[in-house]
Amino acid sequence: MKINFGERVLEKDAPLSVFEAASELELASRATLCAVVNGEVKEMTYILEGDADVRLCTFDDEEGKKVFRHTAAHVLAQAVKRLYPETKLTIGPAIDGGFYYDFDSETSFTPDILKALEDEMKKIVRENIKLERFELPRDEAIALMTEKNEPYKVQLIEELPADAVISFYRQGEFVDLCAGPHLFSTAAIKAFKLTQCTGAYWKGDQKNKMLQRVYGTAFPSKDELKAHLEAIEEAKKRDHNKLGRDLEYFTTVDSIGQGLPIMLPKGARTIQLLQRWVEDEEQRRGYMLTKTPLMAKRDLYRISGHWDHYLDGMFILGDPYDETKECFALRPMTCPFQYQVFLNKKRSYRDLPMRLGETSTLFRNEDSGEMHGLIRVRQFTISEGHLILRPDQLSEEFKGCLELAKYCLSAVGLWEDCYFRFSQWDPARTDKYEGTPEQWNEAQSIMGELLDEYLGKGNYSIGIDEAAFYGPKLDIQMKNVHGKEDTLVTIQIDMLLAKKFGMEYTDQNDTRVTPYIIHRTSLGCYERTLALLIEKYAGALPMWMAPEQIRILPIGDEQAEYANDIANKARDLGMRVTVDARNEKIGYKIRAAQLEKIPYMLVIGEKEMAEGTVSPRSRKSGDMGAMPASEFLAFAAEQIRTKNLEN
RNA sequence: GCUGGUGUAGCACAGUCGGUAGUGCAGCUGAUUCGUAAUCAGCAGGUCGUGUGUUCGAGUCACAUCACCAGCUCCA
Repeated sequence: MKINFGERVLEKDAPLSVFEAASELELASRATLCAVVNGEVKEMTYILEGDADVRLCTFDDEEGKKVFRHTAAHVLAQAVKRLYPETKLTIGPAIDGGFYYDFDSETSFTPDILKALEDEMKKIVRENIKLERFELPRDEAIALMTEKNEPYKVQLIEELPADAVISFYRQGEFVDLCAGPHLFSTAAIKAFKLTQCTGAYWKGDQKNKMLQRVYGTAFPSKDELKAHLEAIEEAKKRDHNKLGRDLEYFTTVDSIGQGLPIMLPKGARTIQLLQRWVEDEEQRRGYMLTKTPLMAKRDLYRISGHWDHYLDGMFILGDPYDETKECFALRPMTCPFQYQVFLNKKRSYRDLPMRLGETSTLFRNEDSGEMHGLIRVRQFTISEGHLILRPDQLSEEFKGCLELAKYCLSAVGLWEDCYFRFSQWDPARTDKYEGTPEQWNEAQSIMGELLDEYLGKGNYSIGIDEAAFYGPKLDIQMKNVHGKEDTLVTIQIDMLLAKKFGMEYTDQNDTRVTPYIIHRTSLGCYERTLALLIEKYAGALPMWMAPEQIRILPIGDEQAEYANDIANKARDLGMRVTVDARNEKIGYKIRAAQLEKIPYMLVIGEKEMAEGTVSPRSRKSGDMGAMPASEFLAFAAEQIRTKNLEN
């Protein structure tokens, strides 16, 4: 048989392990953790019995990281079983940045217990325990897990397909049902940390028992672990929920309620300028502006399907179950309102495409544990829009929506951090969705084709059960500083609601046709976008979006008037400028402006006043030297006009 | 909503064994008029998240509740 290691090939007659094969060619080292054999990740002890393509993996490979951290999860589980033998095991995968293991235990794992578990894990690592794989027939596997009193494992085995290989890993006294693969020995887990313990539902279902999830991370060396933990601490310093409050973008007040932030002057200004910019851009792209009510009677939501599918998510004014009285609900989406614009009169094919845009405030009654700073709130404002289309316009208009989103996200600098998710329905959960399987298949296949064409095959992931109740979505996703993913922009194809609302147009042949609808945002929800901007720029928003762009710092009282003159000139150019005329030393004022992350400070003293100059100081690069006031203003205007993200 | 953690002045924090609340920054007042990241002095600011209980006495102990943080579930 031929064992192909890429550049090197080993020819052998008898079966041998990956490790033995790699060793013969001197390819294996201490850093080698696992191998990809004919496309499947295997451990180094895997026996090669025929021709094989083998790629060895270290911790630098995704596969290596996973195997390493998954083994760390088993070390954790072994430690838990040693200290709390009555604990029931469930699952423990490697994840981005680490691993977790879910346990069912009467004892709740407090931070002190996590410490004790870490100590026990250190012992297990020092004991250098081998991990040995073995397979059992189904009934024996169930018997073993029943004997060990592991009901969750029994359940997992019972759910496996009849022909599945059922594998276990033994490390010393500890045995776990696991597909593997794993490291050779526990000794390699040199550096690890248990980071937190939280709740998590068994199988991710709210109806199931809540288990205890212990999160941890692991590295081959202490230095790498330390660097990782420090990087996380650094990222948290950018957390908009802290920084946004410190820099006075927003605040919250107990008596107003959860998920209802107060936008302070800085936050309100930035959101306002983003909204104006988006509205103008949409106007340029042929959108018509609408302004629709923030609430409606339940009748409207009955037509749209919100009453059936979204009642829990709405703020209801009145008793939803009392049919004898009027009942209103604050709007959670703009769709059914904006459709009324189309429905206002009989429509012709000549009216299409009809592009409707609105800066729309929405209300969603999120569960109390869901809120997060400005990213997840109960009232938010979104660059909402609906395009009503003939079928032949769908492709072109979808492309237009994507281009608009790309333009908007690029201008604020977030596009490079975004990735795409094609959000589909779950055919197994038809109760959550409107429409028939045929309708969903049609909408999803159309969308799939458009995504392949405009994004490229493989440039998006697929999210099952992530669709809206009325149709599939392209979600443009981004992660916050905690690594948590959220949707920034969404473009959705809807072939159902138009029918429900009786929307029709008359085509060339004088027949009535139901239009397609695209639901889309161009910059998403302003609160969330602002949050991600604060995190991306660590509070130092690029000049064109900064709530305060220039601060003038007169050195003494004598320059106050000159400072105000310059401020007024800048204001005439539409710039956001203030004067810090406090009786303080220049270093003090600079420090204050620097900490508030003002893009440019203009230092003005006797010399500047005499010569008609200013001495700008950039928050990024410091003192720029004296220049004529007009020159700086021209420079600043250019930075703003071009939306330069470097300033 | 669920699990765990945290709530002391605008912010960052101290407060021992239960004995009645402190520091720095910010704020205000005064002095200082100063050239690229903190001038000096004084003043003011707190029902210790809220409520109930235990106690002679609660920031400190117990219970409840609210808010915040992380995770789960759910979503833009």
